[in-house]
Amino acid sequence: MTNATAMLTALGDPTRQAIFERLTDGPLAVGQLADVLPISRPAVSQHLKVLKEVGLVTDRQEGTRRLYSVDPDGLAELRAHLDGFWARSLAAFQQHASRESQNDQNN
Amino acid sequence: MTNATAMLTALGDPTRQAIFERLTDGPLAVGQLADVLPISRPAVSQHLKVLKEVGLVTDRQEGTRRLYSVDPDGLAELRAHLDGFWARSLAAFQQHASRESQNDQNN
DNA sequence: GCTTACCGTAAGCTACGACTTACCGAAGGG
DNA sequence: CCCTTCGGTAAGTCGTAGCTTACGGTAAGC
Repeated sequence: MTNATAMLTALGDPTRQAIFERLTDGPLAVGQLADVLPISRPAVSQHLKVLKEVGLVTDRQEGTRRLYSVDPDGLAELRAHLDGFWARSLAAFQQHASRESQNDQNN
Repeated sequence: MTNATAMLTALGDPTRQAIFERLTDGPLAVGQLADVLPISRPAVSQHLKVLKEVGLVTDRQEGTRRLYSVDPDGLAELRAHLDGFWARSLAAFQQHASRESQNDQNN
C-alpha cells in the first residue's frame, strides 16, 4: 500500500473529510473542530491522528492549544496519484477508441 | 454530502482502490477482476456497484460478460474537488505567511 | 431445449472502525 | 502553587461494511 492509497483510505471516512476540509480554510485547534463537528473532542483527536499518520495534516504547539493544518506536500502527493489515474485512464480510453475506429474500417 | 465526497468515501476501501486502479489500464469483466483479486466474484460485483453508484465507473454488456470501465467524467469531478482543496489550502497558507511577516516587522 | 459461462442479489456472519466516557499530563493565569 | 484550559490515550460498546455461500437469471454454443 503506497502512501497515496493510505491517504485515500484515511479520507474515506466522511468525518475525516469534514475535518480536512475545515483545515483547508486555515489552521484550527482540536477544540475548535470539536465545537463545530457533531462528535466529541477525543473522537476529533483520533481522526487527526489518522490524518497525521498518512501525512495529510501537520500539528504544532501553540501555548496550551495544538493547531492542525493541512500538509501541502501530502495533498500534492495525493493529487499526483489522482493525476496518474487520469493519465492512464485517458490512454486506455484512446487506445480503445482507436481499436473501435479500426473495427469501423473493417466493417 | 456532495458527489465528490461520496467518491472519496467509495475509494476509501483498499479493495475498491485496487479494482479502480486495474480499470484505469482498460475495461475489464467482473470475472477477470475476481481472478486477479483475492476475493470472490460476488464481492467484486458489490464493490463495482458502489463505484458505479458514485459515478466512478461505467458498465456495458458485451455478450454474456459485463465490462466495467472508469468514467472519465467522474474522475474529473474528483480531481476538481481535490483541486479545490489545494487552492483553498494554498490561499490559507499564504495568508498565514503574510501574517507571519507582519509579526516579524512588528518585532 | 440443455448446458455452460457469466453475473447480480439475498441472507448471514464476523471483524473492525467510529464513537463514548473516564483518566491523566502539560501549559498558563491568577 | 492551585486551578483551569486544552488535548492525547485507554477501555469498552455498538453499528456497519466487507466477505462468504447459495440461489436465480440471462446470453451464447452445440
